[in-house]
Amino acid sequence: MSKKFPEYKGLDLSAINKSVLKLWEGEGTFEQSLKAREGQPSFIFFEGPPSANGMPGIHHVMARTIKDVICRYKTQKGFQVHRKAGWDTHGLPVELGVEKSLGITKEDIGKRISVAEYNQACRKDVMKYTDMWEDLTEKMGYWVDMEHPYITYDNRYIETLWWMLKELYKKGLLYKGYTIQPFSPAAGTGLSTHELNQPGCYKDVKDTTCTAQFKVVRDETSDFLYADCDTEVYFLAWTTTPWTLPSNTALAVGPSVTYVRVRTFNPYTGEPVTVVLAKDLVGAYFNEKNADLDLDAYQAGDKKLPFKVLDEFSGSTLTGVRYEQLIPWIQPDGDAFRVIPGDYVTTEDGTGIVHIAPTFGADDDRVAKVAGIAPLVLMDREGKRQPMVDRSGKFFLIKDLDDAFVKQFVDVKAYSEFAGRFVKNAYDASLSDEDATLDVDLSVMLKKENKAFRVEKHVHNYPHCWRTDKPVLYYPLDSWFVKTTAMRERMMELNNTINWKPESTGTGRFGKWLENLVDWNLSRSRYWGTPLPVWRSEDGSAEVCIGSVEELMQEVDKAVKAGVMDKHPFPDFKPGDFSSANYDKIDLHRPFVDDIILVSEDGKPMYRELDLIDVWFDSGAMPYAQMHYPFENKDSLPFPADFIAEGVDQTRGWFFTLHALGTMLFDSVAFKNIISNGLVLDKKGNKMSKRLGNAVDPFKVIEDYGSDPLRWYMMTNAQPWDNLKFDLSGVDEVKRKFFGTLYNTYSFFSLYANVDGFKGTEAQVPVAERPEIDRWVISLLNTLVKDVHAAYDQYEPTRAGRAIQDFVTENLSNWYVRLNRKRFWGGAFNQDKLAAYQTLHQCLETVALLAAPIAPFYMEQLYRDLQPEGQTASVHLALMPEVVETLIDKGLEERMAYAQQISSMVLALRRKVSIKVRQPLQKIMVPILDARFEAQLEAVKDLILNEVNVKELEYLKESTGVLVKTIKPNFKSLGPKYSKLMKPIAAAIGAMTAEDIAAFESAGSFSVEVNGEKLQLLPEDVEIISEDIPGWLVANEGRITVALDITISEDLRQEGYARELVNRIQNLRKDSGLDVTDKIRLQIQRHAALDAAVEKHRTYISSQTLADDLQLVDTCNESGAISVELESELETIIAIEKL
RNA sequence: AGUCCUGUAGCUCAGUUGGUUAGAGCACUACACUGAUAAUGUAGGGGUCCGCAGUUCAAAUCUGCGCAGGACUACCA
Repeated sequence: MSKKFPEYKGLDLSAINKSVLKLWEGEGTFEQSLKAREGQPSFIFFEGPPSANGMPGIHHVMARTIKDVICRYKTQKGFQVHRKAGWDTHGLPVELGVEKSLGITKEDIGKRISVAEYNQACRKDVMKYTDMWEDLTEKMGYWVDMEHPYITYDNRYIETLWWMLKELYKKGLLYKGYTIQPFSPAAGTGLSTHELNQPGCYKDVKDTTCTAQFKVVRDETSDFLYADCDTEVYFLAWTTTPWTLPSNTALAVGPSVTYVRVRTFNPYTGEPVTVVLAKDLVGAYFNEKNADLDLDAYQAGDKKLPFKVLDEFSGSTLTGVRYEQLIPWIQPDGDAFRVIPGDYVTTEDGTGIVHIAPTFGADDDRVAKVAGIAPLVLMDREGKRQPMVDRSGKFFLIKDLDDAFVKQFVDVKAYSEFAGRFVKNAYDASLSDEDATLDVDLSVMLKKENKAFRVEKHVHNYPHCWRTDKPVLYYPLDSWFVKTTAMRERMMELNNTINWKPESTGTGRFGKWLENLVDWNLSRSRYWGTPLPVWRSEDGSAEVCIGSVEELMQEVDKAVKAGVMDKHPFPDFKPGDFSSANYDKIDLHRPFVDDIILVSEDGKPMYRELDLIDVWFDSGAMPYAQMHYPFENKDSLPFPADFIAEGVDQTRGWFFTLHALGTMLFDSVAFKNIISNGLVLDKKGNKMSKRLGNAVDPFKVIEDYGSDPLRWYMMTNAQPWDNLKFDLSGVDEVKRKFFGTLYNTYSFFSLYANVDGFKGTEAQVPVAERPEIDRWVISLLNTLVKDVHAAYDQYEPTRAGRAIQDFVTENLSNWYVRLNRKRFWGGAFNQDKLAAYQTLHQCLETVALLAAPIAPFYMEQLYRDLQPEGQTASVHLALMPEVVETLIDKGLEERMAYAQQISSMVLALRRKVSIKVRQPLQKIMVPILDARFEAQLEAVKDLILNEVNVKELEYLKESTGVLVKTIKPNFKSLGPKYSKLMKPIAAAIGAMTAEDIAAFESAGSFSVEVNGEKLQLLPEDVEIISEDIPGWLVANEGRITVALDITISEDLRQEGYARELVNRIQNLRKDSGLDVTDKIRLQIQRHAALDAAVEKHRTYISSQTLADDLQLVDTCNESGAISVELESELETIIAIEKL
């Protein structure tokens, strides 16, 4: 028995999901898709590693669908597409998870739990959810090789990182320096920005703030400030952290900000002063009402402070002006106490002049460095340079400082009074909030010295340590850096060659990020991560960066020989053996690497720098580390990637580290094409979170709907880079609208194909010999193939999906199938019918191929169901269909569009006068605009008449004399020619009479006079249409007008009855459970109004209902006879019997 | 605070190089169709194209200034 096209009872996409998964698993389809492309060009893809210590969410389905779509598409285009899965296993979230589950804090590490045990716990914990991830990956249909993933904690992975770090080191791109970082004195540790962004870290606090007076040194550059001035001149600068004032070494002004000089008095001492501040902020310090007060009448202590604005100047004229050190306890070593430009200075608060303490502010440090200003640093007893505050949060004690330094730079008498004071009371266990703070005492001192202009409490937002709940300090800390700034230009150049989707992320967010690049701070003071492979002697004179395990082994041997180490920690490791068994003998994590002490050339012991490196280095290194490059795959590294995709939040994360490392190590981009997708929000547009309970469980959605509607919805609802407001009803809509329609279309096809024994192997009817409507849908199909390829090629899956969906629902189902139903049922299996099957079959198969990347499950089933006997290949191994340009016929597409439009207009007219479509009508009339239009219409005439059940189509031409024409200006044509005259021209055209229009048409041009100018209007300047036919029922849409003859003759009425009868009989057949092919005997009870109609259309009725025997009977009382109403007041009885 | 994205019907989204009547689907209402039938079609209502200003003969579209939502980066006197 020959194969039949499977028929289904209903569409259960969830069940299809499961059965197709089983099929893939049984056949090893994914492996086959790689094997089948062996020797073909590669399409290189990098998988960004997710962290497996969290549950996968619906947003992961989004990112992975994009990746999967592109990879499957490229496979179908003949490329071999390897996809290696990966796991990101290091980093803070892992540590936090472990600490939570073990119930410990960082302080316990090394005490209650050893570092080795802790790291062991991390190693185990990080893979906690891998099962879930693998499960989701499989169910959603994401094809990626999970059998051989790369894992960032693997020793071989780390070894590649070490090699890379050494390469950077050799190029001089790895260095140790300091930056200002958030630091918690209470916890004694630096904090990452990640930690500062924990909820609740930023709190409003009330601090003492101080506006200090910095006395201007009178010299050549500052002379203009002393012009016409009877007092000393001061800069005013505001700070919320007065304890940083002793570390002040500069003042910053905004170069384009306007400043003023104000003559007034110090409110605390009553001394006459002249102060400088931003013009916009005068109002914040002086009451406008006091501007007129007499300066001479002022008495110290008066509430009302008189002032007088002397003059104004720009910030740039102030730069370079010197001032006296405000609190001269300690001298800086270098240039200081100068006004410098600061790009970030605003006039929103303070005075518009910013106090700069380079040791306590990141911006401060940056602008000071640019201007060549020295920071205020101290030398401790160990010879290390320190800020004025030590790591416990207090001013350094003099006894802790280097003697020579104290002698040279410190005013011991003045400083002693404050040495040892904590900068925040929270750091000193003996103090409470009630006690006077250092800020207060300093401010009081400044008041007395005529150096404070205003002191007040101020509420502001300040970060706190999430562990100790105490305020953080911004503090200079030693760190290792990658000198990314050295390669900035090259990175920008290479970035310009990358195809970003959307483009703005590449040029905007990423491009701007590169422009403002700072060096990459690699250091992290943690336990679970890739250790920095740098060993140093204690005095810093000797240093070695290790680039491989083998090199480490050799150095260890030296160290053992020199007696620096007792024994070799990894004696069994065999260099050159890259098996996992060999690498399992070692551990490159802490604490093991910390225990290794190396020896310098001159015999000094060297200890490892305790830092771990940023986990982003791990992920950015994946192109090389996943292949254990260069130790393995030295000459076959797949690089750079043709394509990557990840969330837009990775711009400064993975995208940057990939790009930076690719540029610095290989002078190459790391990826050529990239899609950065937006977020998945809930349906109200809020961020999804477990806490709010609005997170969508991907497993449940897939179980309920299957993956295909979910994937389709995600790809087509919005562009991937726009945020997606995830709404389950949208998934449901996709299921009904797209998959439901496609399924129905296939069901229709298989039902009749099986009845007729269509196999799909018959010789093709040449397209040229197929009917107009077949050639039309084939034309559209080829246009679709072209458009979909273009969309995929441009990394725009949304456009591809929308185009496919539109074709299926609108053109294929709603028009092609609906108009062709009669060709499929009944009648002989002739060439016309064969053409219909072949056309529909080809459309369905092509859709399956085009849509397979997005909806891999259903398209797999559909494609296989459509294959002729003996062919069972997967759609995912098949090649994409080629577009056949010669089959695209735009003229045909145009006239079919006319047919659709006219049909819909006629149906609308019928509705208006309540005449059913089953009732035939005699005539429609269409005004003909030009010869081409007539020809186009003639070709689709039968389709229209059939669809709207009308007998004839009449073309109305000039000669018939019934046309009423109207004329409209064509702005697109007129605009460029006459621009300014447009309005009067439009009015003139509107005023044209029927005669004018006729004259215009016959002459081919028309002259109008507008504003005294004579103009020649040409045919393309206007649109002439006929939108009314007097005395007829008329519809008008755009250029097309249709009139309908609604008189119903006796003939027409009888034919209408016949069709009504057929309809009732068909219903009865169906209700009686008859098969589509069953023949019947039919009885109709006589009825005066009907008999003639039945006799006249006997053949028609019989053939439509498969009635081999039709009898008109006087009384019909067969069992199963029913009464039917054909129109109101017209009833009869019919009966059928299966033969 | 900076950079970027988004803002069009009740909801989700289209809207070409600016062209004068701004579209589709869903939802809603009414009607029709009926051997694709747990389907389908037709029609209808529904718009301050976020606001203001500008450029232009002409702006949803271009420019500027705002507003709202979101993301990232930073956290500053």
